[in-house]
Amino acid sequence: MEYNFTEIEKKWQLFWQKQQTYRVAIDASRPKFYVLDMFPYPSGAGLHVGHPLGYIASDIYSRFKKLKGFNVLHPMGYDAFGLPAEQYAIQTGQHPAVTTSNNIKRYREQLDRLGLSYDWNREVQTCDPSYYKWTQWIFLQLFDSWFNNTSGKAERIETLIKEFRKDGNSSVNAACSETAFFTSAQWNAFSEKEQQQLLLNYRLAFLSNTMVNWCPALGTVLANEEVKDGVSERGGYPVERKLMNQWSLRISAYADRLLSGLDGIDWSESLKESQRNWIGKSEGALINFQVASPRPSPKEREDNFDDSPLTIRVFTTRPDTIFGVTFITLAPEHELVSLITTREYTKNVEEYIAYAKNRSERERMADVKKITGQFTGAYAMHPFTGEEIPVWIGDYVLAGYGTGAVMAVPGHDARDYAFAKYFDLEIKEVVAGGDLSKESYDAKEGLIVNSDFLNGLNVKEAIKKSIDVISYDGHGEKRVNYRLRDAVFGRQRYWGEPIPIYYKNGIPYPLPESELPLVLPEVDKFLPTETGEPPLGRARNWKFKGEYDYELTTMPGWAGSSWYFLRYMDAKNELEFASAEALNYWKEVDLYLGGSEHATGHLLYVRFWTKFLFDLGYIPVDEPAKKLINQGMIQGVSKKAFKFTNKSNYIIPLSGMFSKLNLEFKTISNELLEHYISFDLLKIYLGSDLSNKDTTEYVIEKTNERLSSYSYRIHAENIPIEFSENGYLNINQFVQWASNTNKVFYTQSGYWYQNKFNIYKDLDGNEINIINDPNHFELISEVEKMSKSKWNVVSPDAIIEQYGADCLRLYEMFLGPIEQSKPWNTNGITGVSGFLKKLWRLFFNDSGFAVSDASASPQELKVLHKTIKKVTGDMERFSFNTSVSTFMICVNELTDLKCNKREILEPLTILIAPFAPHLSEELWSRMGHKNSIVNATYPECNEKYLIENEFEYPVSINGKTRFQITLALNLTKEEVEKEVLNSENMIKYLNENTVKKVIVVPGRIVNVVI
RNA sequence: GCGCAUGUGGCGUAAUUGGUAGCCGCGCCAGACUUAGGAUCUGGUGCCUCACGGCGUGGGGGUUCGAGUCCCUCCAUGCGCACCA
Repeated sequence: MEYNFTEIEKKWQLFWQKQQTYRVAIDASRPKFYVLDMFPYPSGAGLHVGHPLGYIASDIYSRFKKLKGFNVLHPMGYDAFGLPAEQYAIQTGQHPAVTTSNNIKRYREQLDRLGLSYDWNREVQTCDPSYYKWTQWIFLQLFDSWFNNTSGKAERIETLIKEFRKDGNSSVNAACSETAFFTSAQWNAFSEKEQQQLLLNYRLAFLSNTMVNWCPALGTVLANEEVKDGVSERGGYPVERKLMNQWSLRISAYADRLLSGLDGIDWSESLKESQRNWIGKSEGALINFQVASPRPSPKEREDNFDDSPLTIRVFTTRPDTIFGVTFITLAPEHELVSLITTREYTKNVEEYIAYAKNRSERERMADVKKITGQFTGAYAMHPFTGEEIPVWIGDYVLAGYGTGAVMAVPGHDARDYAFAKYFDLEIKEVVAGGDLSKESYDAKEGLIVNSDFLNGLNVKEAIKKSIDVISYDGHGEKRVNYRLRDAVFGRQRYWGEPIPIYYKNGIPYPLPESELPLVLPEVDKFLPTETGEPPLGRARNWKFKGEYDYELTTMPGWAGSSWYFLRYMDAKNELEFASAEALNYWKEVDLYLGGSEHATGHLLYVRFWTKFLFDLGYIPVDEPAKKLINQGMIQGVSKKAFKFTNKSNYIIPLSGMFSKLNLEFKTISNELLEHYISFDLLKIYLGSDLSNKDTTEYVIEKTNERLSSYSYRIHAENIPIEFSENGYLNINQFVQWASNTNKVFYTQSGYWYQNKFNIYKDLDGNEINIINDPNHFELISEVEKMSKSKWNVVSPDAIIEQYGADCLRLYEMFLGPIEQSKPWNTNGITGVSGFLKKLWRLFFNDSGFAVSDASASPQELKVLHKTIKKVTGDMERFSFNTSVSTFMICVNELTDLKCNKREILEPLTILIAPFAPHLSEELWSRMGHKNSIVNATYPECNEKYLIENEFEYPVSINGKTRFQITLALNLTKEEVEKEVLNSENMIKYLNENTVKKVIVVPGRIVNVVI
């Protein structure tokens, strides 16, 4: 009886669908368990073999928990708003909703083929109005809230207004934008517009002028984590800093809770560390330096007669070095620069500011080492010594961090040191232990010197004392600073959730809840308007109540994913984002699986929104996921290039086969480009006549040039391509493209196949088998992320076709620990495939299904219960690879025992059901069960079958294992020692030596020291 | 530069509390059945050595009767942050 996986898998997938096997509902009688996958962005490329790794693991765990008696919520959906669909729409005019829905269909088909146990009744799509209605609703709650630092919680804005009316803002301790003090009388006298403007400084969703990452190529702003190394994460386009009036979310208010919350959740240490880095908490002091010689600039003299002294505020983590300050550096953008610069230096300072402005972010990052700066002519007063300290500006000081000003302590900060050396400024030693003539001494160790009241203290004590004194004397205060910036929330794009805001007299107002969802309007083009407004500006007659303008930006991609785990709990609810009953039953995610690339994006935002909704009392938990596992990436192996290993010329005669060749060469870096493709070495001839070597006619168009990638397109018809010595041809894409034509050769599962041999010829027309001839060619490959743009994608479909979904499931788990990244290869898949066949064969003999009802032998029972014990333990530890290996051992042993007993095979089938659901359903039904195996009960290990009476003790002499001796397990230590010492082997090894010591670990080992 | 993680046969990996290092699978070698093998089955396979035996978990050092596992130190790789004061 053949194991026909294709038939079996189809049959059971249909059965599950018809029977609604995976449907779940609230059931108070059973404990709940929530297993969640990070939902995918449905890209046009479909699933690749990397996606299922996490889906399979979470599915196995869900099925396991279900068999263990839990009520398991295991949903799936789509993160369906996003840039690629929109970019595609711009290029083709095709509505993103259409392409997205097509992609989703394809994803669904592929997911179904894997036999995953999702409850599809709970599917969510972030681009569906019935879903984003609630994304918009949450935005309105953010708009209607402020963060009270005293209570450490978000509160309704009306409590704040009440306070303003009563006492103004002086006693309010809020997370807010810089706001001047006002009294209750002032507040009440403010106009509606002024009041609303002020409230924006406090709202958790607010409009403000902020520096944003503007990406001209994409025509939108990007959040910090969407920018990598000065270019956009998607597409790799340059990004610049720009001041814009923008919607933001005040995530910084939650910095401390986002940080401390990490301690209570079971996430990987590296991921938590990423988040800690991103939040970037640093403790120190805010210190005021009065400008000692306010020599107002001419401008200042006219505009401002307020002669109260100007104050420069600096943030430092090393207040202990306060006596080592020899100058102050301001960021070029610092607001005080124009006020303090003396006439003498005005020109130089202005020039320097212009220079710093024009240095792009990328340049600034590229030459970090380059020291630039300019003296302002102004001096500040040291708060304790009263000394005059020169004030400089320099672009090593960032406007966006701290106060945009630093007190420079060149003796004990490497950057200040470099600056001081370069501009020949004073360097003072205040912490003993270094040699300041060579370098700064940054270590937080040593005793303080030359520092008045801090002398003799160690650094730690001095930090504490200096803060105390600084606060007491009114020179500053203790301050905790965070690197985490507020999250820019508006995107100048079409394909996203409209922000539910309208404008009246230029003031933003929230849309009433009854108006939700604010549906994405139709537009004629998905591009900005002629006047530079976002695409939504194209929508006709799109106004609130027919007269008020709507906000034209849309929400970023991460909005919908910041709360989706809640929607699954009650996905079809039209009255609330989820009912209190559902929220209180399912609570939070018990196991969350996804890639580590979301460490500082999605995973920070989802925690933020969860805490916010918790504060307002909508949900009972303030962390979204108790445990999180980052599945490793399955990397693609890119066939990067052919290297030509000898010096003759080669031709790929493509003439006649293709009417047009559109060959794109792509490299990942400039360096690779130079190494692998040199157009000096590559000549392309037009026409099929090889004797026509006129190389002037080919067209090589540089199609794209970015920081990290170059691509070239060669347009020609019927072209032979010649490569000369040491030439490299990047064939990665060529091979994929050629495989689609099914004419040349194709690559699959790491093997090279050829349909035709005479593809490559040398210039004399001799055929070369490029694959097998290392004298001519060497294949250069590289392991990298699997992605469509790298042309190294392996789809799971082909594997399923050849080996079946169960085999793919087992194999992906067998590859190694779930958290580890590894390049995809199918080298071991035959082993797994063979195992499944072997398992199948336990149930059959020549005449058919042959499971016996005879009772099992102790040996057989021992094999079974050993397996139950091991696999159950492995499951709890998410060690799926070792489970598979345990199954293999079990089946090998049962095969050796020729076991076909129901008593053994039935529990084994349940045990393996989470891994191979189709196969086990089939065997389960053949064993006479009418119900799906998912409703079975997980077998328990009975220790009585595992009891051993004897153990083969390894005996080591001086720690080196020498021989084995089998002894009864009920012997005492002394008896074991006696047996060992009297054994023949021991006497042999003992020779003339005497026994110094014997260590007996019962049931484990005996070690004899001689 | 700072932080986190990881280094085990030819390869993917295993070793749950310090107790026989290399389970399971791939590959390889030999054999069986075969017109054939990218099929199936059986046996072998860490390295050196004809063997006795020796050496082996990135390198060096330490603790211990005993270390892949604990400690110190160095090296390599991957990831995060990075002129963050």
